[in-house]
Amino acid sequence: MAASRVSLRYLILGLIAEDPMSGYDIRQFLGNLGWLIGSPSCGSLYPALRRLLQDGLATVDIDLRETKPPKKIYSITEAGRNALQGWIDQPTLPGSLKAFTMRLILANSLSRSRLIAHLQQRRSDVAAHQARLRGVAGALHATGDSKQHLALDYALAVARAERTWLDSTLEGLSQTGEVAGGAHRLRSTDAL
Amino acid sequence: MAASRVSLRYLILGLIAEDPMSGYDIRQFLGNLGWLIGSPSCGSLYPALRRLLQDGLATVDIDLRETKPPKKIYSITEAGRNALQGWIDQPTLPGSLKAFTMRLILANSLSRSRLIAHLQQRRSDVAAHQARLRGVAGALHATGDSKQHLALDYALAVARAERTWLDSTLEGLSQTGEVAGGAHRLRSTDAL
DNA sequence: AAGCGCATGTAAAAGGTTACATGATTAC
DNA sequence: GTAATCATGTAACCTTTTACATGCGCTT
Repeated sequence: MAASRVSLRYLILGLIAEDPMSGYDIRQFLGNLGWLIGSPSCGSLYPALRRLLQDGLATVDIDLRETKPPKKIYSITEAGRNALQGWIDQPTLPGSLKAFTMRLILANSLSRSRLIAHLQQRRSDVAAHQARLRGVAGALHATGDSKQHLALDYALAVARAERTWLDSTLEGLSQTGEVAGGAHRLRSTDAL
Repeated sequence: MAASRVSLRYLILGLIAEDPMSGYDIRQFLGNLGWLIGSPSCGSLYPALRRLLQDGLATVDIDLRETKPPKKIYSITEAGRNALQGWIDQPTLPGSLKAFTMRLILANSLSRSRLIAHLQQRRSDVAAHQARLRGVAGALHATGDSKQHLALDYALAVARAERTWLDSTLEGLSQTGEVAGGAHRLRSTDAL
């Protein structure tokens, strides 16, 4: 079960599968979006890239731009695509925010049905988590224990938001029956 | 800056500061609430406890219960409280969900004003993050690039929920001027 | 000329996860 | 009696972080 251990490896693989990128590009990208999963530092990123090369899952093209420092553009190989698919296909262990968000970032590599299955799995996980949190909250309330009230309240708020998002996203996915891109008409809840 | 490195150490310290607990208790507790921060495994928990003992930040009392296996109840020492306070006082680096959630769990060890400052800091971080995400979303939209639409949408939904929660919690805190416990009259947004 | 953004990397150290290991009690 | 829960721990392995290191080009 090296599912979560080797996460960065497959996250990178998924990113270069969608668009060939350099290590620097990957850092930029994850720096913007990596709030939930934490963006990797050089010390983990570059070794990971080299391992992908060694394992034949990726190739490099060096882009020598006259004036600027050269870039190493990494692309995925056929073997890489297979490995990536294999990783994506294995079901996510419940409860890991990180694992879920990663699959979401790699949503383009998922088939429509797998994406839906993944979201449904998450919805059920979140529901279970909500139930557990409410149980804990009830127990604490019963003993008059107000410790961790804030943390519980916060966790519940996040869980509720996630569930709302999952519901509306799944609804959107089931409506857009045939749309090619898959994620076109999703209602982007964009208040504020 | 060993702020995030030694996180588990201080999380444990904060938990036993509020209530003396055994290693097993800590795992139970974090298993319920640890969705956002990930609950530690035995392999990290017990060594961490021993290090706390070695460093004089905690003490043990062995609870020999006739019929059940003995429990080692850990309590915080004076030195431990100082160390914990020192850790809590140092400002959180922006953008780390984990760091924030931990402080939230340890909210009882924070003074009221520090708690408020911490929440305000987080609110500003979240706002900055929202702005960045919208920037990325706009850029992708401009290039007709629908990749990562889902991930962005999800991240925005979570950020929005967090901000709403922060706003209402801060409002609650500013209203309950003198309440001793600090977290009594907080409106627990408990729909669904 | 100094500093920042680009772009890549390395080495040491710390930390965590996995898996193994133990042993008693309670419930089926 | 056999499984599950309670309760603690160890050791190998792997990742990741931190910090250091380099070098070019552009801007002030």
